[in-house]
Formats: sequence, structure tokens, C-alpha cells
Amino acid sequence: MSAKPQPQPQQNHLLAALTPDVQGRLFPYLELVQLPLRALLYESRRPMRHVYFPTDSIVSLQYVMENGASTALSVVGNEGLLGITLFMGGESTPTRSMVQSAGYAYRLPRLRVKEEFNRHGQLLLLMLRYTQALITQISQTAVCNRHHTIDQQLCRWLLLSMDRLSHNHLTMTQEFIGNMLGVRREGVTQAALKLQQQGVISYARGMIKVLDRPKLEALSCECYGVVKKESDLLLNYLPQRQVIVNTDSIPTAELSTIPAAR
Amino acid sequence: MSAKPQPQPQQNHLLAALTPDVQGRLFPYLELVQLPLRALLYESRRPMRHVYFPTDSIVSLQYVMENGASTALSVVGNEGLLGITLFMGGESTPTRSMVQSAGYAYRLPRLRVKEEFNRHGQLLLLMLRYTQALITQISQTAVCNRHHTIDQQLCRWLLLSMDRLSHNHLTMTQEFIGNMLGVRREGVTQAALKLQQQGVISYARGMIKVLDRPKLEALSCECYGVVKKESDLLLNYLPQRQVIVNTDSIPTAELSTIPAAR
DNA sequence: TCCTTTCGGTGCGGTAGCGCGCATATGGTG
DNA sequence: CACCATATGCGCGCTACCGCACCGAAAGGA
Repeated sequence: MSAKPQPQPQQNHLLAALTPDVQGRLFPYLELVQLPLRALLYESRRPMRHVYFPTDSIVSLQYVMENGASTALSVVGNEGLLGITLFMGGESTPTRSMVQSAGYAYRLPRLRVKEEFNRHGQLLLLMLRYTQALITQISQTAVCNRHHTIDQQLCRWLLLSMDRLSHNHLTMTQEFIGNMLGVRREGVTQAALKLQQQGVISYARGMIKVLDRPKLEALSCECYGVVKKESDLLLNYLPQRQVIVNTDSIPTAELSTIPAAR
Repeated sequence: MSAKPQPQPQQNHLLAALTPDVQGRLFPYLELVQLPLRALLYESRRPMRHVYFPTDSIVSLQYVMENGASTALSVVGNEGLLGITLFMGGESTPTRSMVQSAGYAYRLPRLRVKEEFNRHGQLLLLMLRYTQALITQISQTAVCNRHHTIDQQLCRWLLLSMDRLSHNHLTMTQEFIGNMLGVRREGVTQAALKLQQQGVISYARGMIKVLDRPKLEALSCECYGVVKKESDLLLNYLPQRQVIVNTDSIPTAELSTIPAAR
């Protein structure tokens, strides 16, 4: 957060994969927004106004139960987008989207998306493909929740998050990870301890560094591999063009934020 | 299975919701197939040739792990269709689809679906809406797997299955349900015993009867309600036309079957 | 500098669900 | 009618995880 980043639409793989003509139509309407940690892009059952394309932020989809406990269903970064409901035909979902790693995203008003969608072109195809990958990820979360230990799930979570970042460290507390996985903080502590003792990660007060990624993958359950493989298969785009865009004074999206994790 | 059923395309809600012109284009290509218990419509990572529209059968999507254990991700009956991957842009998925309650389904060759899909009309919209409902169901499975007891999950499962049948009895053993929920058979036995003692269900050797549905709903976790509500919201179609079609000597789809549950 | 808040580490009793082994009933088949 | 495969019931020890309570250390604000 110290050095000014230089977000550009093409950092998002979906935006980058569009052909110039589609980009020409859409990019003028893109709005760059800053996403602080814990901000909510969508709340459960509230109308959705934009579709978000993360560049260097990570957002997770979660379901919040009646008693307040939550579970993350998937992780979305620069490989994807948020707001699939808008083009799938609904207006809201029972899930919410929370920023899990601060950063930037471009967003497009609902109307523009629907407009472009109705042209039945490239954007439609891309979005559907991405939705398919998302379904795989949610499915695998279900499987993992049923069959695997917290240790394995932590590995999966770290890997999924790392894949969406350009560096090897994550800013999140164990309490936070517990909320994501839907387990106790103490459970995460135990799992993290084991990983640290094995030299796979190191951490301190909300900063986690991955030291040995191959080992992390080995310790993870098959779920990570399945999701990764399927995503790569589905989202194997054209090579991405590089465009340099310098930006300044980017607004923070007017979003509600989760207080402190209780 | 004693009395000959009279399947008709309109028993499937999605087919019924199509306007006559679309029906006119598609129905000539519909093929009625019989789906025996435990038949596999799709196997993991195998090419998919048809889209299936169940009339009175129930099919579940499941993921099979490397060690052979499985978990159901969702239940599909006459409210939906199987093979969303075909129009989402993939050719296969890591999940398989297994018949959970024998019956009939109409199927459409892949090519016809894609053709109609490319017209970007009603079928596209319907399918996307259904996909959204399916995502909700899979998500809720993930939540349920994490947070709820076997007792609650059994209730959810029974309710989801009942909603897709026109009668109040299910033909499935506890062993089978265990495979679906990804839990031990003994766990299901315990849960079923409790339900029977409370007079909510009665069962014997693979035949389960639901005696007190309201109580079943009360004993279920919130997951069932969320899925139901969201589906009703998304799939709230036009009133369905009734057409009587008499059929005879319906072929069984050439499908592989799971041996006996081990 | 002090004080408060946050983060991570630990221990303890309780429980849901697992793996396993075995007993019993029952419906279908020969 | 006899038999057998199948479906269900039950007990036992074990493990992963939970809820709770408490601690110390580090970070950060005043």
C-alpha cells in the first residue's frame, strides 16, 4: 500500500481477453475503484448495481447464516469478475461479496453490462465460461467442507489466494481465515503452526508468507488441483496485450465494511 | 413402476415454459428415454452428448474423490435440466450425474441445443436462470456440509427430493443416502431412526414414506428454505400448458450404471 | 511512555461422526 | 420352502473439531 499502484483494465484477464472493438465499447464506461479490506461489494439479497473486475484485489463470495456464522464459497481475483447474477437473470443473491485482499477493481454499471450482453458477443461467452469455472470452485468447496481436514483446507485457501496475487504474502489474520473457512480461529492456529514448523509458511500478526509452495501443494487436498486444472482449461485465453495507464487519486467505492471480526 | 406412465415434455418445467414457436423447433428432436436407478448420464470428464430434461426422474450431480468417496452437489428433477456445461462453454466437468430416482427424461442432442442457443432467445434466458438456481443449490450444499448435522442434512435431502416427485415416497436405501450426503450409512441410520420415532417418516428396506412434511421442514436447517425460496423466485414461469401425449415402448438410454453400492 | 487493542498460543472437557465388526430381519429367488 | 443377499440396528474405541477461558506479546494511539 506504500507505492502507488498502476492499475489498468488489462490486468483483469477477462477484460484483457476481449477484442479491441468490444474493449472500445466498454472501456469508456469502466470506473476504477479502490477496494479496502473487508469492504462489501454486495450484501445478501440487496440489489446489485455494478459488475466488478478485480485487478489486484481478491474478493470472496460468502454465505452468512442466520446465526451469523459464515462460509466462503469461492475466491475471485483478476482471473474473474463479480456479479454474475446480473447477467444470469437475477437481481440479487443470498450471498455477499467481501474484499479479502485490498486492491483495485474496475467496475461497469449494470446497464452497460446488460447492453453488451444483449449483443450476444464475446462478453457473453467469456462470462459464461467464467461462470462454469466458478461453479467448479463452489462445488469443490462443498466437497472439501465435507471430507477434508482444516489443515488441508488451509492449504487450499492459501493456494487459491496466492494464485490471484503477484507476490508471495497475504495480509490476513487467522481469525479472518477462520471466518472464511467457517471454522474456529483456534483450528486455524493449529493448522498454521504445523505449516510453519514444516517451513512451508511463516507468519506474524496478520502477515503470512509462503516459503515453500510445492510443499504447500503437496499438503493440500485434491480440491485445489481440480479447481486449478478446470479453471486453466476453461479460461485459456488469447495472449494478453499490455497497455500502460497511469492513474491518480482513485476513489474508494462507497461500500459498507464489516466491522472487526468478532 | 407397475402402471405405464405417460411422460410428456411439458412435465418438465423448463420445456413447458417455452413459447410455442420455440417448442415447435425443439420438440421434434426430443427423445424420450427411460432412466433406471443408478444410471449415469454423464461420467466425470467424459464428453457430454445430450442435454436431459427430467419429467418424473430425479438425478443428482456428484463429485467422486480420488479415494472413491462421493458427495452430491445438487438434485435435479422436472424443475431443471442436466448438461449446463454444454452451453456454458465446456465439453465436460469433473462431476458425474447419477439417477437417484428412476423415471423418464427427454433429451436433446448437443448440436440442437447449441443451435437454439445461438439464436439467443428464450432458451438461453431460461437456461441461465436455471443455472443461477443451481449455483444457489450447490452453494447451500457447501454451507450445509460445513455447519449442519447429519440429521439436518437428511431432512434437507428428503425435502429436496420430495419437491421433485408427485408422491410422498422415495425408493432409496440408507446406504445410498449415505453416499449422496458423503457420510456413513450408520450415520444415516441414526438420523432416520430419530425421524421415524418422531413420526415424521416411516421406512423399510429402501422405501421411505414422508408422513409429516411440516415437521420435516421444521427439523431441517435453513439451507432447504434458502434453496427453495431462491428457486421459486428465479423459476417463476408462465402457467404451464397441458398436453396429453401417449407413449409406448420407450427405450432405456444406453448408460452405464453404478454396480451395487459398496 | 503508557495503555489499550489485537493477534496468536494453549489447555480442557464435550461431542459428532468415523471405521470396524457383528447381529438381526426380510424379501426375493430357486 | 429353504436359502441368501440385502437392509437395517448397535456397540466400541478413536479423532477432529467445538466452545470456552485465559495468557503473553506485539502494535499502535495518545
